[in-house]
Amino acid sequence: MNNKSKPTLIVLLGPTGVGKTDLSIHIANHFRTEIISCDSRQLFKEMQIGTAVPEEKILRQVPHHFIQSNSIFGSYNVAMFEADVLDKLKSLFAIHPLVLMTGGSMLYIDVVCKGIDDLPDVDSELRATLMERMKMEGIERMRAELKLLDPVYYHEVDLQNPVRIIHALEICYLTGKPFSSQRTRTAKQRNFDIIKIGLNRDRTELYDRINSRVDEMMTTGLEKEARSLYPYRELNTLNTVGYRELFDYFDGNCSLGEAIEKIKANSRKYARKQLTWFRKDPDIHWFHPDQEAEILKLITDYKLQIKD
RNA sequence: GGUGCCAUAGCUCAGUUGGUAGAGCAACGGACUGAAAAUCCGUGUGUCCCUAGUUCGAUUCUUGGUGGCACCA
Repeated sequence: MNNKSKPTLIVLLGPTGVGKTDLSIHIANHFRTEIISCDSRQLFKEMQIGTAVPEEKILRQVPHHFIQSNSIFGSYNVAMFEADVLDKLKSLFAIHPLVLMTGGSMLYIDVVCKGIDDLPDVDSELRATLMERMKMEGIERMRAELKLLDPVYYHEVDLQNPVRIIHALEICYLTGKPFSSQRTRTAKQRNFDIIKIGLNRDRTELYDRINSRVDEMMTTGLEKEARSLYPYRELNTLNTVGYRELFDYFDGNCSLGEAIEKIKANSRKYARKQLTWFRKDPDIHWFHPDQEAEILKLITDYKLQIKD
């Protein structure tokens, strides 16, 4: 660690609804820096209420990047996010020794920190074809095909998970080589330091916050927002908690009350899934959202230690 | 007040011809490098309302309570 000029990326993460937003503003102001949002759904400008995008007056306090920056009608994926963020970081680090990234999209965080294998972007027609075949021919046929094209990956993959099987087949077809031969699964080197700060709080308290946030979304107009996106419900991005449950209600499959309960339950489930992922990351320093002073101290101490 | 029905998991309920019980939802855990708020996998967490009795053995049958619901007054 002799590179004293290395900039630092602070990663503020935690489950949905834990209270990342307020703290991120404080941290960014304290270090006079900017915020990169790491949220795979707040990226899309059409989805605002249901993804809990912070209100305008909060966003205005600190420059934010990658919030409402894309459209659900375009195509986007983690690999593009990696490239876009690295690009943005390059220009931000030119003026700030420290940049804050905040969000809860687990894979997106990992990709910024560790990178992802260099593979071709998937052609949407090929994906549609394979999905159709999965539906018509069944998962056994697709498994058998994967076994032929990539026996190595066949033995590693979760054979019950159609998404994994389809993606492997896509890469085999697109590159003409087995998917497994192109997976390095090694972390890329970054030319910046990373400090990961995880926020968590008492489970029942977290659930209370999630539940009341859903009620708040409903009073702010989530139903209307979902109604306006209903025609595009087949889009991948709209397969999102808060929207798909309402689409179900629009279809007449359940009452509005049931849909709202389902949104709450699925949001809680998502929070649990996030915690499962974060739990196995040994680099995360865990705090309660109220421990702002301790968090600022951790960052400051870390910066001093590097300068020595 | 009388009669009838009900009481089993956090919730809604099933079940045991007497051998301490299981579904859905909720909850909990895990996998996951281009769909990731996606996708996939796993786990029953219980004074079977209380009491006394019959019985080798009661959550199940009987007595008496308690609570709830319905009907009749």
